[in-house]
Amino acid sequence: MRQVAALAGVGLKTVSRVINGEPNVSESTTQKVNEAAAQLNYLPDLQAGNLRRGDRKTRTLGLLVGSVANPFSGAIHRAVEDLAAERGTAVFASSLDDDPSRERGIVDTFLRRRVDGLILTTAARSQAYLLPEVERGTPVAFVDREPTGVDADTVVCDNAEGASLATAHLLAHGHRRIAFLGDRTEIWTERERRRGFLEALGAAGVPTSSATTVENLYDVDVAREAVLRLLAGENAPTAIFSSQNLISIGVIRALRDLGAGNRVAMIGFDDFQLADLLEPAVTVVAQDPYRMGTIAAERIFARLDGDDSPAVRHVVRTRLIERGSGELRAHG
Amino acid sequence: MRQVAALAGVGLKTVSRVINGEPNVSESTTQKVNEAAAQLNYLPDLQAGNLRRGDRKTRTLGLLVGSVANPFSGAIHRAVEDLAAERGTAVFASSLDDDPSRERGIVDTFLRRRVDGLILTTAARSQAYLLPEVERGTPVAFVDREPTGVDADTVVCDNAEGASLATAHLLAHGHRRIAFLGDRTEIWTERERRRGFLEALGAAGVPTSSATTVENLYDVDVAREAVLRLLAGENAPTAIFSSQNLISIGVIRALRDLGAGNRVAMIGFDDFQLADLLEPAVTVVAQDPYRMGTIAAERIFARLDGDDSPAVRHVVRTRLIERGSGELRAHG
DNA sequence: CTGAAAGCGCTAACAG
DNA sequence: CTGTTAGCGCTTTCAG
Repeated sequence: MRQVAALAGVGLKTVSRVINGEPNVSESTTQKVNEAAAQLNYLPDLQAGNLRRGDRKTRTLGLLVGSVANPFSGAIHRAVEDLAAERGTAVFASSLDDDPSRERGIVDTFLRRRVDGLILTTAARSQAYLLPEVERGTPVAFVDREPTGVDADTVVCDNAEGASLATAHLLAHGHRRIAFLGDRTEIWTERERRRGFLEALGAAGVPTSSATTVENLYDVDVAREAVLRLLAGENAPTAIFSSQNLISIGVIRALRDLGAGNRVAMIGFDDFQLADLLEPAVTVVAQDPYRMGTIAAERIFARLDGDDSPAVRHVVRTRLIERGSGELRAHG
Repeated sequence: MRQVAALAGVGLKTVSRVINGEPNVSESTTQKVNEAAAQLNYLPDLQAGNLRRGDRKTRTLGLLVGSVANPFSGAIHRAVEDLAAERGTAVFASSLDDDPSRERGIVDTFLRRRVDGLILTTAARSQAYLLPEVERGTPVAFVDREPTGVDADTVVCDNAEGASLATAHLLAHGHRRIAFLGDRTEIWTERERRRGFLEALGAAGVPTSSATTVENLYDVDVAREAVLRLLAGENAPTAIFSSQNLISIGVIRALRDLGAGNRVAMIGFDDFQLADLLEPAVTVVAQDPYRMGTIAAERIFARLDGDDSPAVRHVVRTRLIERGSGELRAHG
């Protein structure tokens, strides 16, 4: 900046004014400064400026998702980025990997860089560690999972309702022995979906004893093996409800291995690419992660713009997409 | 920081020393400072520190990928993040959307925040705008696509070779009328893959006139319609080579629409989830995006650690995965 | 082992 | 319309 000022033959502050588009600079001076800046390839140091600037905004957001390699997270990320880009805000993105012990460290990484806001998918038992930061006025929005120990804007889908609906759908097709295949039990969405599953059974008067729930299926292979075991046992289920994407794929692989795809019904929570082209096509409870990301980002920017109304809990509705696998009737 | 110093009853510099783990601080003082910091929930401002620090490192990287919503990009991102996390480095991630006009602006967004390094997938005709920054010593690595107008570390896959191999594979199964379905022609990988396709035909002595190339298929639907048109025409191809993921899916949908999946052979560039469970299973030229991201990040960190050897061009080999769709023999 | 003074690149407040 | 001075939160340098 000093070099620019020297080259243009003006004072430091004048350069600052031109760069920030402040008024009260003559046309010719502006010209000179811009030329000098271009010649020196000058790019202002945003952080240094924000050190002294009144609003103290870094125009930076911290985003924590399940894994940036996962399409569900990718859609959330993309939504946040799209809104952020409009406001000249850059996004730090990190992966949680459902590891509670990583959460705090990643958030600190963001905070040390003085992000303007935080959009978080969490796994730790409590998010109370955020209280001081929230107190300080940093907006925080939780996405996909509800927080514990801190009150802030939250965007989730109707996990229990979606799971109930799917379960009721299977019941309506004559199934009574239905298996629930769940993710790690520490994950809030898993517990919600399991709750919805059990509630639907209860509402239909189906004894819980006829339902099998297998949990902590943390990847495709573990899920696949669980299904193989389940279907080889006594009283094998005639339908499967899978609580998540990767588990659904494990289920599909297992059914394919057994040639049971057209005999055992299945519905998966979360839509995925090509689900409609499989044989049978896969019935799913579809979420809308892009929308969830959009709402979360909107909340953050609204807070940054001064909205100080009480924390909002936003529920995005899921949608049952019937494609075939969930409409197979119970047999035997 | 001042508050911490006051609360602990020590000088500013002592706090600084404790926080940075510098030597020459007594045990008891360290204790006091840490307590005060914890009590005040103090987190040092990384950017402010880096303003004066000798190495001037922000421990921040800028990553530009095709789209953070795309699994290919997600894998690159994840690889970069994994390496960056080990070094306490945060990653800004942005989506290019193959829009040359966005490229420069996003890079400036990164540069204004003084990132330590840049990992870029580019679309603009030239990356010469980066020369001053490279001159200044900021390490830049290009991933997936080669740059123009600037010399820097580059990680690409063997696009032409992979495409040649796939084409030769189709030729070996008796196909002569093969269609190439390509992405936007501004994209370097598209041109390379097309080149590989044509070279394989040439090497086999197949007249180029018997090959159809359709380009600028920028999404699933456009690709699907192109295939429908192609197969309805005279001299319809008996095999299809698709240059990219989304196009492959468009092809599959079109073949499904026509019930031609087991008659028209196809190979796609890029592997994708569930390709092996479709009917027929899809033969692909698989890339390894996670590995590409890893290598790019390694280059950046090596440069940051002082490696000033000439720019390296790293080629990651692709792999033909035979699953069925590419092994259908030519008919009629 | 500890602290005071100077300065990183920039902007706020005020003076010309 | 323009320049000067102070100071953001921190680290460096150098003197206790």
